[in-house]
Amino acid sequence: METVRRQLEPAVTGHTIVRASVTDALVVAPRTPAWFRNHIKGESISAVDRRGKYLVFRLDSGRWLVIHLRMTGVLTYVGNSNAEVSRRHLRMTLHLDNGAQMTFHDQRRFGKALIVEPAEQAGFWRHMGPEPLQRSFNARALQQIIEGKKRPVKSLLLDQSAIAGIGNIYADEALFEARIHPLRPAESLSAQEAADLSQSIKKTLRKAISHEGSSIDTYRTASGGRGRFQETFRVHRREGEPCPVCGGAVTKIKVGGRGTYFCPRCQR
DNA sequence: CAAAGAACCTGGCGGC
DNA sequence: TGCCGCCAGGTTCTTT
Repeated sequence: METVRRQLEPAVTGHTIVRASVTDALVVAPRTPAWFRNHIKGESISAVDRRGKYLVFRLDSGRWLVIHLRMTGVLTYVGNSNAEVSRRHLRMTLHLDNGAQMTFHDQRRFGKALIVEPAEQAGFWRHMGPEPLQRSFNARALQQIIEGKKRPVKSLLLDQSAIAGIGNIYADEALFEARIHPLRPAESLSAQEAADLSQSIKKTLRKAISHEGSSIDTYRTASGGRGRFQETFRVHRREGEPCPVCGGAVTKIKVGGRGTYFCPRCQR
C-alpha cells in the first residue's frame, strides 16, 4: 500500500474527481453506487496518506476517500485517457479533471472504498495499533504490546489492533529475520527478542517498500508494474526449500488459520 | 476480554 | 475432461 500511495500521491494530488463509475456495488457497500457517486463527484484531492493497509485520499471538503485492497485489489493510475483498461474484475473507475483515471480491479471482491465524514474521522482508527515504521515503535513499544499476550507471536503481528500494517508475508519474513518461532507465546519473548523483532519488522517493511511490494499473483503497483520483494523471500512460500542461513528445510504450518513458513532450526 | 473459527468471494491447482 | 477440496497479499463477525 505504501508503494501505491507513493506513486499515486504526485499523480493525483491537486486534481478533482469529476465522475465515479461503480461497476460492482459490493465495493461501496453498505452504501449504494448512487450515494457514492454523488458524494465523490467534484471533490478535489488534497493529499494521499496511508494508515496501516488503508489508503486515505484527503478531500477538499474535509471528507476522506478511504480504500482498502484486501487480498486481490489493484488500484491503478491510468494517465493516458486512450489507454485500454481491462474490464475483467473492474469494480470502480474514478475520472479525474486531467483526463486520467484511477481504476480499481479486484478478483475476489473483498476490497472496499468508503467515504468518511469529518465527524467520523477521529474514531475511525480506534481499532488500529501503532505504525511500525514510526520512530516511536521501538523495543519498549513492542514489549508493551506483547505483555500478557499468550497467543502465538505471529497472530499478534497480524492483529491490526496491536500493530498496523503487517501482512502475512511480512510477519513470516520478520520472524525469520529475528530468529523467532511463529508459535512462541507473545509474552514469552525476552527483552532482547522483543528488541530484535521490532528492528526486524522495520527492516522487513523498509526492504519490501524498496522493492515496491510483493507481486505473487494479482498485486501490481499503481503504475501497473510488478513488485519484486517476492524475489527476495527467505521463507515465505518456500516450503521444502533450504533455509538461506542453515540449509535446513523450510517448514509450513498453520498459525491462526494462515499459512506460515519458517525454519525450525533457526527460529526458536 | 482473549482467542479461535467461520464467513465473505473468486479462481487456480492438484488429486482422483 | 470433470468434479472436489484446498489454498490464496485480509478483515469482521460469531462462538467459546
